[in-house]
Amino acid sequence: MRDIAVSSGKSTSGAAPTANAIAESARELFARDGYSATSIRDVARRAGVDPTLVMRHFGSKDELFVRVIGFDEHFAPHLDGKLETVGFRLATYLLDPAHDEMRRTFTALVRAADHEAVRLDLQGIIRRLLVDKLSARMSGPDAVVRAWLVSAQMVGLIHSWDQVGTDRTTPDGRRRVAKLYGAAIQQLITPAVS
Amino acid sequence: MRDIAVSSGKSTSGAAPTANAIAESARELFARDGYSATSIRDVARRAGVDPTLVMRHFGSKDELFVRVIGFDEHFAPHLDGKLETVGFRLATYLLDPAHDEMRRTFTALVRAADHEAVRLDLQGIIRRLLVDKLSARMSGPDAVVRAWLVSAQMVGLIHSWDQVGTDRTTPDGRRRVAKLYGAAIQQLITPAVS
DNA sequence: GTCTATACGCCGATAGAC
DNA sequence: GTCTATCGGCGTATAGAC
Repeated sequence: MRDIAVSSGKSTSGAAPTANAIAESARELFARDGYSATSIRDVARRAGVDPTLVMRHFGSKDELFVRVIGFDEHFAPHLDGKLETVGFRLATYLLDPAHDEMRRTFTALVRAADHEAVRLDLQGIIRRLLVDKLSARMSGPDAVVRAWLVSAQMVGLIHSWDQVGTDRTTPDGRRRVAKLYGAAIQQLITPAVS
Repeated sequence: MRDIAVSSGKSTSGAAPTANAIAESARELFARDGYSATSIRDVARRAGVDPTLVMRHFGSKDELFVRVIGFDEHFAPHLDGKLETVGFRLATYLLDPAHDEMRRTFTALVRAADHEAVRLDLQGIIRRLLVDKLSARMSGPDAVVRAWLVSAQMVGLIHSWDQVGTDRTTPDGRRRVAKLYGAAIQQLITPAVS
């Protein structure tokens, strides 16, 4: 609430320092506090710049969020390998503490879906990074629809994760959930029964 | 945007007319436009009352939403019957055009999860109406966790439904999705493989 | 092309007079 | 109970100084 001008941190590039500072502050605050609890003025204060500069550089709060949240190539590596284990590996990936930043970003994105621009951006990301690649490897009828339903499962898990009962923080609890939910995801990728 | 004082409609009771008018207007607007696109001033105008009355009667926007959105006993009937078909019946219920009002309400609730008070309310509703009842009927290990994961799947389906590919509006498209997603839900209720 | 300054209209929320 | 007045904060727009 009271923090000013984060001078530290790796800057993505030296080209446009203020735009980078804004982007970095926005990324941190959106991931930590969520979309609606983060104001443009908060971002500006943390970056040590004038609030109107945020608008000048990014156009609007929606665009700032959408531009800054991008987590491309996050899913891709986990769609490779044996198709019969993709469900389990996706669930494991989503819950892995080592990917905390991805999960926070994903959570912020899913929870900000009340704003249409954000929702459309989420849809685009999911199609590009998951549906297209996954459905291309799937066989059987309705492959594209099934891939969208896999994404719906992932969205649901992220949306609800921090209120899913106990054992959330223990490795064994996570492993059990990953196995259970992974099997449910797998049911859509390689159906066991028709 | 320009509508005033909806005088019509069934009033829930004659006890507190203004509170009821506010609740009814709020229900309609939240379901139609979502949480963040609906302002207290909008609700007041539609109910034909002063905006501060909304606050006086309901305390805050969060509380108004949460008080007014309540869709108790919506899920219950679909958790009865053969446990082996609950997955399919839940998915069918969620997609059924006949339950459009429930779906809009549920969608608004899920999408408003960026606000903590709303998120906690959603969690409470899901536990009361779904997790408690469903887990009581389930056997095997981790029944409660599995029931929470079923709710996560339902949340994901609602969250993503209006951008899941084509055929969304045809009865056959819905039936195929219900069968596919229902099988994935069922996988958590009565696991096919361990 | 940056950045500053000021301001607009709307928001959720509060205090207090009828 | 209801309404008037007002608050600080929000996202956003614009005019202009470096």
